[in-house]
Parts: sequence; C-alpha cells; structure tokens
Amino acid sequence: MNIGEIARRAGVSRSTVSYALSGKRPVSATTAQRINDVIAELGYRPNASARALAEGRTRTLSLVIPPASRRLTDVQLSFVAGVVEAAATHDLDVLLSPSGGDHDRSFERVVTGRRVDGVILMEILLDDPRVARLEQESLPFVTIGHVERPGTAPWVDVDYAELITRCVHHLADLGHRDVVLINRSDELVAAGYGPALRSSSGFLTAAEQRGLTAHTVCCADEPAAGLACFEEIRRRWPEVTAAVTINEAALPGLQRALRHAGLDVPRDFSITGVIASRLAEGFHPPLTAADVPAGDMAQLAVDFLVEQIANPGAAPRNALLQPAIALRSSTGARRH
Amino acid sequence: MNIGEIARRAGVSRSTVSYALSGKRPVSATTAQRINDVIAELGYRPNASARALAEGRTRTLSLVIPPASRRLTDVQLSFVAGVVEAAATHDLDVLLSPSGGDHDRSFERVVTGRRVDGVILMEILLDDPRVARLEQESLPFVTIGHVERPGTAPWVDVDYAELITRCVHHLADLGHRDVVLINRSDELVAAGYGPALRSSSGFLTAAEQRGLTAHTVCCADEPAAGLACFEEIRRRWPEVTAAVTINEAALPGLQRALRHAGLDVPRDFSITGVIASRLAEGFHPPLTAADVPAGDMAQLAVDFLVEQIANPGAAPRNALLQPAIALRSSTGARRH
DNA sequence: CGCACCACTCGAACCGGTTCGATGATGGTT
DNA sequence: AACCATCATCGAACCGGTTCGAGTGGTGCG
Repeated sequence: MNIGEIARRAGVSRSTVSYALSGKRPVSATTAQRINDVIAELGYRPNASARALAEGRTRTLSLVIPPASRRLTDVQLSFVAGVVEAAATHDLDVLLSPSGGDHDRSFERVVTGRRVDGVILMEILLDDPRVARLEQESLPFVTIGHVERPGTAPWVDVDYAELITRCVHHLADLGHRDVVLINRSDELVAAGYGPALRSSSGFLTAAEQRGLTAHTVCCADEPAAGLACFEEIRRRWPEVTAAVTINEAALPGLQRALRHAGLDVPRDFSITGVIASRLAEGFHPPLTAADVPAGDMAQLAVDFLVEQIANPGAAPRNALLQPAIALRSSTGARRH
Repeated sequence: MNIGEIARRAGVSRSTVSYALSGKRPVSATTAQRINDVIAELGYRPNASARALAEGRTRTLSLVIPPASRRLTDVQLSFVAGVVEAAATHDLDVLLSPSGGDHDRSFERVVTGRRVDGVILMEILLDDPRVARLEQESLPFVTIGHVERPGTAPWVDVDYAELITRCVHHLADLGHRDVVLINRSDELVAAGYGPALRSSSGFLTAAEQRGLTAHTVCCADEPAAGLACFEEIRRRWPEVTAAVTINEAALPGLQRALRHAGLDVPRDFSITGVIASRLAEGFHPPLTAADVPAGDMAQLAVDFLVEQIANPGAAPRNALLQPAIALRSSTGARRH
C-alpha cells in the first residue's frame, strides 16, 4: 500500500494525498474525506525509509550503550529505560548501538550511514574518542556525563564531586575521622571515567578540608568484588568507621561482608554515597545517599538533543544536577 | 557525500560505483581501485534510508520490550543484551520499542511503517494480541516464550513446566512433604503470562504425583513483595519446608525474610526454581536452580528470525530448552 | 465585464541508492 | 575479414515518499 495506490483510488494526485496527510497545504474538505476513507479502508501508513530519504531525517535516535557483555548497572538501565520513554514523547524511535570492544561496527554503521538524527552517548570518558568522531561527522549528539573540556555538544551530568563532598561533610559532622571511598573498577579509572575520577578528587579534597584521614580503593562492578574489597579495607585500615561509595554493583557483597564481620549498620559502621534510589532503598538498612535521578537526566538529555537537532546553530545546553542527599538509616554517629 | 559525487570524481557512472561496492557484477581492477581511492579520500558510506528504500529491507530488527516504567528483570535484561549482541553478528541494528500501556504508538509505528525487517517479541502472553497484529501485517517475527497455539512464527522458550517438575522431584527426593511455589505477580497471571501459568500447573501436577502438599502464591516483582510474601507463607502454612520460585525480583526480599525468621538455608529451609545464573550465584547461599540460558535463547531467536526473513515460506523453527538444574547449596534434606 | 486574488490541485523533480537491459570494446575462432 | 562470446560499463527506471512551481476554476471588486 503506497501513496500512489491511495491517490489512484481516491482519484487525486500523489501530492494531494501527501498534503492531505501533512497539512502543509490546504486540501478541500471533500477530497480530504475521500482520501481518509481510502486510507482507513486500506490501512495505509507511509513507508518510513521513503519518508526519511525525502525529508532528510529519520525520526530516530541512537543510544550508545557499553558492550552488552559487561552487565549494565542499575543506573545505566534506568538511563536506557528513561531515554526510550523520553524519546517516545517526541515520537522518536531509539536504536540501540553497543560500542567499545569489537562492537564498533554498529557505532560506525549508525554514525556514518545517516541512520539517525542524533546520538546519545552514555558512559563517557574524560577524553572520549567517540565524541571526536561525532563532531567530525557533525552529527548532533548529547552526552550523559561530560568530557573534560565540553565543546559543541549538550550534556547532562550529576555533580559527583559536589555530592561526594557533601557525603564527606555529613560523615565528618557525625564525628567520623577515618573514611574510605569505594570507587568503581581499576579499568574504568585507568580509562579516564569521569565520575570515578571526579568522585575521587572530590573525596580527597573534602576529607583534607575537614582534617579526616582518607583512603580510596577501586572495586570491580560485582558483588564478589565488593566482599573482597571490604575485607581488604578491614585488614589494611581497621580504624575506618565509614565508607562512601559510587559502586552500586558491589553493594550486595559489601552487605554480606559487613554481616560476616559482625558489624551493624549504622551502629558500628556508616555507609553513604551516590546510588540509584531503587538500590538505596533495597539495602538493609536503607542507605542515606544521593540518588542519581536517571529518569530526569534521560528526559533532559533527549530534550537537549531534540533541540539541538531542530536548531543546530544554537548554543548547546547542559545541566549539572545536584540531587539532595536522602537521609535514610545507614549513617550514624561514630562510637568511641 | 552521495554515490553520484563518488561516480563523478572517479569518472564512472553511478551504477558502476554501486557494483564495485556490492560485487554483484564484475568491475575491472583499475576502475575498482580508482573508486576505492575516491571513497577512501572522501569517507563515503551509503545512505541507509536510500538503500533501505531501494532494497526493500532495512537491515534492522525491532525488539519489543515491556513498558520501560516497569523495571526489567534480570532475565529480561539478559535477553535485551543477548539480542543486541546476536543481531550484531548478522550486521543488523536493533530498534527498541516499548509496548503495552500507552506505549503502543511506538509498536504501531514500527510495525506498520515497514521500519524493520522483523520483530522480536518478549514477555509473550498465552494469547497475545501483538502476535495477531504481526500476522495480519505479515511481518516476520519470533517470540521469546510461546503462545498457546503456536502458528506461523518461530519461537524459543524454556520448558518451565518440565523444569519446575524437576525441582519438585528434587525436593521430594530430599524428603520434603510440604512445598510452595512463589510465582510472578497476580497481574501477570491474570493477563495469561505463559511461564507463570505453565510453572503453576507443572508444580501442582508434579506435587500431586509425588504425594506432596502444595501451595502457590503470587508475588509482585520486587524485593519488598518477596519479604511480605514469605511472611505470609510462614503464617499460613508453617509446615512448609521448601520453596520453588521463578520470581527473580523477589529474591532479595525473600533472603531478608529468611534471615529475619532465623531460618538457615538449606538447613531449615530449601529454595530452588528457575533463575538467571547470575542471580542464583549471587544469592547466599548460591541457589540450586535451573538457569535460564538467556544469551543462548536470544541468539537462537535472532537466528530463527533471520532465517524466516530470508525464506518466508519455510516452516518456522522453534526450540524448547530444558537447561539442567545446577546443583548449588540452597537445597538440603528435610529435618525431622 | 474584466481583473486580481484565493483556494485547491496537478505534474515534475528530487532524495540516494539498486537493478536491469543495452551497448561498446576486446579478443579468439573459423 | 567476418563473426561471436565475454567483459566492463552505461543509462534509465524504480523504490515511495516530499516539495515546488505552475496551472485551474471560482469569487469579489472596481
């Protein structure tokens, strides 16, 4: 069922059908009625490829995700869900493209074949090669997370440095003197993953400012690593009474390690950090933590991108979110 | 950079460039070289929409997921990841389309606009309206899960009835006499969600066969519900000594409830079921369970679909997987 | 009555590829 | 030298939409 067939049956030209559907030029009420009848009868819907070719836009966004093999964290998942949802409000479809590892074929295909109108990058590195690639291709894009020197593209991020700083002050206020940061994995830090680096520097700066003794450890994104990591902390720095973390995947292991060590939270040990609210509430006891507002961020990212696509000349917008720390039950005064 | 520009600079016709790229007709070595040079210099890649229009296929699959608002379970996520991965091996892109609730605009857009070559449906109901819709549109599709009366489409599924039956036998062999099935949510059962219904009937049949007293409960897909659900079980049927479950999302709550009740697994209580291996291993102690081989299923689903697209006349293939129960440490003999 | 204007419709060109039939050059046979 | 097969290439048509400029007929107004 193509537009020519509709036109023939309605006894009009193809262009008239097109105008009747788009409303870009007036069409008499009677012909419009006739066309609509035929369309309703035959169940016509314009061919997306043909329309994309003619209009020069695909009404599709690409969401670039980390390679599927590495399991996505809770926050990442919320981004994906949020982006799909937000795109739907603009009547846009979402193409899922893994990147990194040997999956860059998908990324290249999407970028270079004009397959999408814009790209959403997540898991951004401080100096990310994909950003350069997209700029070179002059394809609109937005990043969730921001590069070291943001340039032409809009971005949305959580202010990790600030939030971690607040966590440290919170712990200092409760009397803690020896604290540790449980960061994301070694590899991510080495690769220049922004949140990990910004958290680390924010943590150390704030601790120094409050005169605390501070340690940082990297921890792979899985429960087993969280367990091992906490045992190492107990061994190396037994005086530590509170931890700050941005590593969601390690939480179950951390919880097991605490129980194993016979430590009660928050009586014997305090925990806080930046964590998806879903996980923070699932912890036992519920975590006092800054929730990453993934849904809001996704919506903002899509909005910024749509804006940039509509008006490529405009100055790129950005947002650095500072969600409040939700006081739950995982932090308490240091015991003497 | 379009094919005409390449042709002009290489001093050949557009068709020659096309043949040089596709290899569908011979091109002399010298002109091929010239064309390749020009392409390398200008970085040309064919426009995906134009190609799709001309070829009549989009090299894209649609993956229909439950509405993004409902959080995806671990198994569902593994499907998504697996499908993306499997599609990449065929050089296909994946369009993510939420369906259900008020998100059916996306589904309709994709189905009816010839936006994709095929569709992968997950979270299939026993009598699913989307299946009828796709059959009517004669768009190739595959289902993960199978409808009551599979017809024209290939499918892949786990044999829930059989696996649950094996779980019951396993528990009966260990001496348990009173068992309970912790199913998925009320709503899913009411909607006619296959795995929930097949698990339930398999469970009851097997229990009767072995002379066990069997109860079943529905439980929403979240930790809090798991906790409440287990407390209800203890209250209503304190004699129950073992549970079978297919509800992954409830596991953390279940675990908390067990600890809260002072029950040791497997000494005081046994747990088994059908669970993603990732979660089964993350449980404490690791769960004896049938792992849903989500990656394999996704790969099979994509392969079947690709086959069906290439050869629409062929009989649809299908696979009913029966992964072995992995013996871990969550089941033990009933104590007297 | 004639003219300008408006509302509506049509045909043709275009988007950027693929594919088919035709054509010209080349070389080998008889 | 005439002929035919083969190979490489070209031009044109097509996929199914959108968009632009150019009619066409009817109306209001001077």
